[in-house]
Amino acid sequence: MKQSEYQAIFLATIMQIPKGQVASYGQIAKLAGFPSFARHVGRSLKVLPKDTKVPWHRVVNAQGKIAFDQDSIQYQTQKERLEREGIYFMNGKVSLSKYRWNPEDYYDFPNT
DNA sequence: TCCTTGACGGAGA
DNA sequence: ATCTCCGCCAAGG
Repeated sequence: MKQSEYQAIFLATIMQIPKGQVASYGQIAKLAGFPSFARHVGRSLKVLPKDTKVPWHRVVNAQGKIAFDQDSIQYQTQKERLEREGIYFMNGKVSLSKYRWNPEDYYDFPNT
């Protein structure tokens, strides 16, 4: 299986992360149907054009931390984009219990 | 073909 | 909280 084959699936899943919420690499992999492909989620994001509409900044690692080096421009950019959506950092990480995306939330109104 | 490298994750110490 | 050590698996040398 080639990256191009599941890359689209990962990106489509990431597209669904609501503004103001985050998901981990492993979570995306799981939701997309490839439980052990956390690393590939990152690989898929790496090749995105800089003007992409994919909300890559809403993907953090399992500890709620940004994957880039803290002194990189990418780290800075991702942090700013998250804060712009109302997601704030505490000790260099976001609170997953507070911001983690839960797909089930979309089914709060069964009769619609 | 073998070895190393990751925008990772989880279990231990 | 910090730091290993593994498991993971396609890509690139």
